[in-house]
Order: sequence, then structure tokens, then C-alpha cells
Amino acid sequence: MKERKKESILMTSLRLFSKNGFHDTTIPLIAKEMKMSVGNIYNYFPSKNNLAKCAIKFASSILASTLRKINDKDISTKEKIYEFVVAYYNIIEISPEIIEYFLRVYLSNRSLFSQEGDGGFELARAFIDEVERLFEDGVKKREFREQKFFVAFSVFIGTLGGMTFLHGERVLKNRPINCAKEIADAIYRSLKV
Amino acid sequence: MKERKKESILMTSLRLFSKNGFHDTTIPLIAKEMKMSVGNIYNYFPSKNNLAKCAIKFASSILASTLRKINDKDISTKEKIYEFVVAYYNIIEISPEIIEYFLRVYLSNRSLFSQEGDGGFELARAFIDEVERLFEDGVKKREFREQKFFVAFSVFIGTLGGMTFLHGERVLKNRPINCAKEIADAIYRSLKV
Amino acid sequence: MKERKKESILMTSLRLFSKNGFHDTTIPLIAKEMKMSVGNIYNYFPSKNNLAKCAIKFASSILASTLRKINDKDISTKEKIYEFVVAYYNIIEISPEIIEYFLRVYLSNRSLFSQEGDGGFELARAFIDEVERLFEDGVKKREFREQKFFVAFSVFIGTLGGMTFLHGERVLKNRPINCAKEIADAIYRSLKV
Amino acid sequence: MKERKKESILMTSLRLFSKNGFHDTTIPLIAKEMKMSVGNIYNYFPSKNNLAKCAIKFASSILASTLRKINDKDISTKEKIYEFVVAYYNIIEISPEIIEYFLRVYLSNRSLFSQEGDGGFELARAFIDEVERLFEDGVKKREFREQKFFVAFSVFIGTLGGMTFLHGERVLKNRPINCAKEIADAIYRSLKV
DNA sequence: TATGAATGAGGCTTCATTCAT
DNA sequence: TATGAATGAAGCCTCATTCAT
Repeated sequence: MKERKKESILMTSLRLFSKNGFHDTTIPLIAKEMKMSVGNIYNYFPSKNNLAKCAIKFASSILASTLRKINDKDISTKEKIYEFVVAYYNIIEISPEIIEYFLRVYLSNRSLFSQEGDGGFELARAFIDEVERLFEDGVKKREFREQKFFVAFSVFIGTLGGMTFLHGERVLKNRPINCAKEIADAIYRSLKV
Repeated sequence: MKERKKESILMTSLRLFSKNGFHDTTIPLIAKEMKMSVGNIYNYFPSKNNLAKCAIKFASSILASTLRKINDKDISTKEKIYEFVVAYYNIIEISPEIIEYFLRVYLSNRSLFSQEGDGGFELARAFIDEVERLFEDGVKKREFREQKFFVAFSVFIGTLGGMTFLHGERVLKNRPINCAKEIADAIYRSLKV
Repeated sequence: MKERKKESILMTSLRLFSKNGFHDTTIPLIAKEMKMSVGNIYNYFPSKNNLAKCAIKFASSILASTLRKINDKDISTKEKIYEFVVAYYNIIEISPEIIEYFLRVYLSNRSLFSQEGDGGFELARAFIDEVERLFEDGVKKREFREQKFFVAFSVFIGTLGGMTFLHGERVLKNRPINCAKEIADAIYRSLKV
Repeated sequence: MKERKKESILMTSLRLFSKNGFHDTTIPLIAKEMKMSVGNIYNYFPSKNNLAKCAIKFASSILASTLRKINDKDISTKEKIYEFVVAYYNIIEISPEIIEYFLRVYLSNRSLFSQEGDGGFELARAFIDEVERLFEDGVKKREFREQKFFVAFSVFIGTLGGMTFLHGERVLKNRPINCAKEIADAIYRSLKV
């Protein structure tokens, strides 16, 4: 199945991009990892850039759907925060490349992603929308204070990202998932009324 | 003066690296921007990598000294947080490259920096130490709760970084500095007892 | 056939290296001579240095097998000396690059070859071993006097090399092959009992 | 004294060229070794090539004058051979660069030297003439057989060069000078009537 | 679909040489 | 004479992409 293979290439690329960065991941390397020929990669993706763009959409959609499932639950927003923190660090443990990709590729290769709409920001739109829904939900339930969305967003995602970075730098003694409660609480304190 | 020129190259590189990322900033581009010959760059810095490393040290030392000055003041830690947020966004307004550099180059080119100590993490040590001092100060004064350093660090720096990222992506309607109070408060809520 | 082309590149490189020396033979020049693109050369050899090393192995093996065939004959060592001198100068007439390579590249670019074993000396091992066999054979047959191997080696190979050098410098009126008898005799006088 | 300094540069260059080869010896390196500025080197020698040419003349004249002094002695040619072998290996022990220069620079950078006359061969003319005188002397005294000059030359100088090469490759257990008698004998056997 | 040899532009870096001081 | 910053051409090598098979 062509679609199967395409996804497989995508996953492999995501992993390699995350590990080595965009520029240090060559098409020959991806091909080798896939046990495919270089030329054949181009039968599935028209360019390396396109591969990177598809990867961000893919990673973003995983995060978005993870958060969506939690959003859909009938639990307090405090619990939602906690659950997302846990889910997030689970992803980091199981498929760190999904998160790392944002840090290693998306953040530093702006030009790659910036041609459609808001500098490629749209690529992560699905996820951002879900975060927004979480906050609105919290406000509606009188759990969260009203505040500017992007400030709250930064506290939430910035904190998670900060821990991720520190984890990647190997300066943490414990795995972030073991601090999930603490992290969720820290975030929650900032958001709650 | 040779030292002057060296610093000038450093600032230019910092700016270009921040704007385009490490790989998309070529030595010829830096040279052109400096109105120097390509070869002459190498009379000042032995390699492009070294240039990037010097840049991180430079950027890090600016942030560290900014925070140190605030730390040294005789004000509450709440105020210190606020002052640092303001200072931070002032830097972003005046020399965004200093901050962006961390986001665009440091975060995503680990291998570039990793040979000395903790994967290049040492390069930012001065700054991190200062953040630690701020937190310890807060705890001592009974303003901050006791909590794991790296969690608090992530809330603090992650939040600032998150806003910076959003600012860089041009999704913010207001300049971050106009939300300084709000951001500082959001951070503070998370840190305070 | 990939192997065919690889050998063809090797021969071309050998020739150019011999003619111009290692440093004055550029990859673009080799590519041009091969009517290939520069990049494609690197599909066959990972570096210019490697090309030079492969060339020395190639040249060395030709000399070694030439001498081996003669060694295997059932003739006096005096005749063997003569036959090798003839064979040697035949090579010089037909493929001078094989011999010149030693003079122009191997002798003078020690650092290029020195990492494995005795400073790259190992690369010529097959040939040297064969020379040693010739001498031992001569001693066993009571034709050659017993003497230090490396002294005898220098007389033998040094003399051939000296003529080669003079030939290359175009100071000889006659082709060395026309003096083969005389050269072989001169060498023989030094080796015989 | 300008002439003094010029000679000093020449000696330094000779040494560096011999050690690293022509291409791996940079003018900045020579300057550094001389504790002079790069530009000032050019006040003494118009180009790097010229420096190399002057070096060969210099090295050649030392060899020539060494041999001339021996030639002028009133001793047998057999003894002359021996004395020259000793003198030659003394040079190698004390100033190996003089000999190495021929092997490392002269042999492999033909293009450097080949513009005046016989491919730069003229540069070594003084020395060659002296060798010729030695042989003619030997023939006149009925010590040496009559044979083609270049064959005899190759035996003589080729053998010395062969040992030098092996010495440089560090494959010899003993210093060549300790085999001087043996080497001189080996050469002599080839030359004598 | 699949292969992988081939292309060629472009990046980093070096260095002989010049020149303003 | 002396300095060393500056120039710029050129070399090695990489790699996204194409194309003949």
C-alpha cells in the first residue's frame, strides 16, 4: 500500500530529523534507513522540504488529538492539565522524536515552514486550537482565571518545552514523567483563578 | 582595533544566525554583511562552529549579567521577576537576536555545542546559576515555595521563551513588553508559596 | 560495471598524480579527465587521500606480481635481476605512471599514507617481500653474498629509481631499457658473492 | 645584515619544506618560525616558489662542496666513496633537511623547478658535475670500470637515496651511518673494475 | 515502482600575495 | 624595513535532485 509506505517514510524522517536536525539528515540517510533507493523516496515526497512540512503536520496532529481526547473527557480542567502533562511525557518516553521535532526542526528552520500563511504557524494550528479550547473550558468552569491566551499558552507549553529541553540536555536526574504532578501543579497554579 | 572588529563580526553573526538559523547562515553571507572578504573572517574566528560558540557565550553573558544586576537589588523576588521580564523583553525589542539565538541556534544544534561538559550546557551556565540564585533568594525570603529547581526553571524560562517564540512567529497582536506585568504575574503565581 | 569505472578512475588518478604530484592534481581535474562530474568521483572513492592510497596499493601490487612471476622461474638469480630490470623498464615505457607514482607521490607525501602500520610502508609490503625472497634465493644458491637486507634493497631499488628519475628529468639520451643489461650487471656486481 | 637574514629564512624554509613538504609549508608558518611578519618574508624572497628554488640550490651546493672537498683529497676513489657515504650520512644525522629536501620537495614538485633549462635539473648541476669528476678520476686511476655515467650515478646516488628513504620510513633498526662501510662497499663493488 | 549513478551548485576553509601604515 | 589585516581564487567535499534503466 502506497499510503502505508508514505507514512513509514514520514516516521523515519521525523525520527532522523529530530535526532540530527534537518540539515544533518540527508535523503540518502533516510533512504538507507528505509532500505529504499534514494530515487524512490522522491516517488512519495516531492522534496526534502515537503517531507519536513508533512512531518510537522503529523507531529502536530498527534499532539492535537492527544489533547482533544483529554479535552473531551468529563473531568476538571486541573485534571486535564495533569493528564496532558502525563500524556506529553509519555510521548517523550515512547516517541521523543515527535516532541523533539518541534525543538530541533521547527524552531530553527523557520524558512522551511514559512510560506503558507502565518510563517508556518498554521501547521500547528490544530494543536493550538485545542489548547485554546482547554483554556476556555477552564474559564467557563471558573477554574481558570481570565487572561490573555498567549500568556497562558506560553506558561503551559513553555513549561513543558523547558522540561523537554532540559531532559534532552541530560541535566535532569529524574525522568520528567516522574515530576508530572509537580509540573502540572506548577502550571495549574499559574492558570487557576 | 582588532577586538572591536571581532565583536562586530560576532554581533553580525549572532543576528544572522538568529534570523536564518545556523545552516542557512553562510560565511560568505556574514562576510558580505560585514563588507569583508570571506577569508578575512577567518583571521578573527577559526571556524563557523567557533563563531556559533562564541555567540552563545556572548548572548548568555548578557542575559546573566542582566539578571545578576536585578538579583543584586534589594527588592522583593516578586519585583525581581517583574524586572527581569521587563529587561528580557527590552532585550527582545532592542536586540532580539540575543534571545532568538537560543531558540533558533542553541536549542536545535546541540551537536554544535556539545563537546565541553554537559553537552554544551555549560555554555549557558552563568545564566542558569543566576536563575538558581533568584529562586534560592525567593525561598529564603519565604516568597517562593520550595520546589524542584528544574521545574521552576522551566516555568520561568519556558514561559518567557514561549512568548518569544510566539512573538517571532508574529502571532501576537501586542508586543510582549506590554504584557510584562501579566507575564510576570503568571510566572509568579506558579513560584510563590 | 561499477568496478570497471572505479579502476578507470584509479588509473587516471595514478597518471595525473604521477605527472603533477599529489597536490597539483585536483579532483576537478581528475573528473574532467574522466568526463565525470566532481561529485560522482566521490561515489567511487571517499576522499582524495583514499584515492592516493588505493593507487599505491595498485601500483605496488603490479610491481609485486611482476617480480613474483620472475621469482617463480627456474633461472639463476643473475637472470632474475636482469629480467626484473627489463620488466621494470618495460613498465616505465608502457605505464610510466606506475613507477613515477612512487617517486612523485609516495616518497614525498609520507603523511598521506602514514596511519596504518609502519608509516604506510605496509602498503608496499607485498613488493618488498618479493624482493626479500629474491635475495634469499640468491644467497641460498650461493650467487649472492650475505649482507644486510636493506643495503641490498637500496642498491637494487635505488639504482632502478635513480635511472627512473633521470629518465623522467629527460637527461638521458637513451631509454633506460636499452641499458638494461648494463644496469642489471651493475646491480648484480654489488650483490654477488 | 640583509644577507644574513635571507640565509636564515632559507634554512628555516628548507627545514620546514623537508619536514612537511612544499604544499603543507605555508608562508605564515615560515614567518612564525622566523618570528617575522608574513609581509616581511616577501622583502627577502619574491615568492614561495622562489624560496623553494633557492633552497634546492643551497642544498645542492652543500652536497657539491662536500663532495668536492673529498674529490680534492689525494686518496683512492674507493676511499672517496667511503668518505662521501660517511659525509652524506653525517649530513643526514645533523641536517637531515638538506637531503630530505630532495626526496620530499624536489622529486615531487617537478613543476616548481621546471622552467629554466632541463626541467630544473640544472639546479643540481654543481653536484652532478662533482659526481662525474669522481667517476672520471676513478676510471683514470684504473679503479673504476668504464661505464655509462648515468648508470654509475644511479647506483651511487640511488643507493644512498634508498637508504635515506628507508631511514625516513623508520624501518631501519640501525642508523645508516653505522652501515657506512657496508654501503660504501656495496657501491664500490658495482663501480670497480 | 524501484534503482542508484550522475550532476552541479554551493558550503567551508586555506593561503599566497598585497598594501596601507 | 617591518607589520599583519585584507583579498580572493581555488580546493575538497556534500547533497538535493534527476534520469536512464
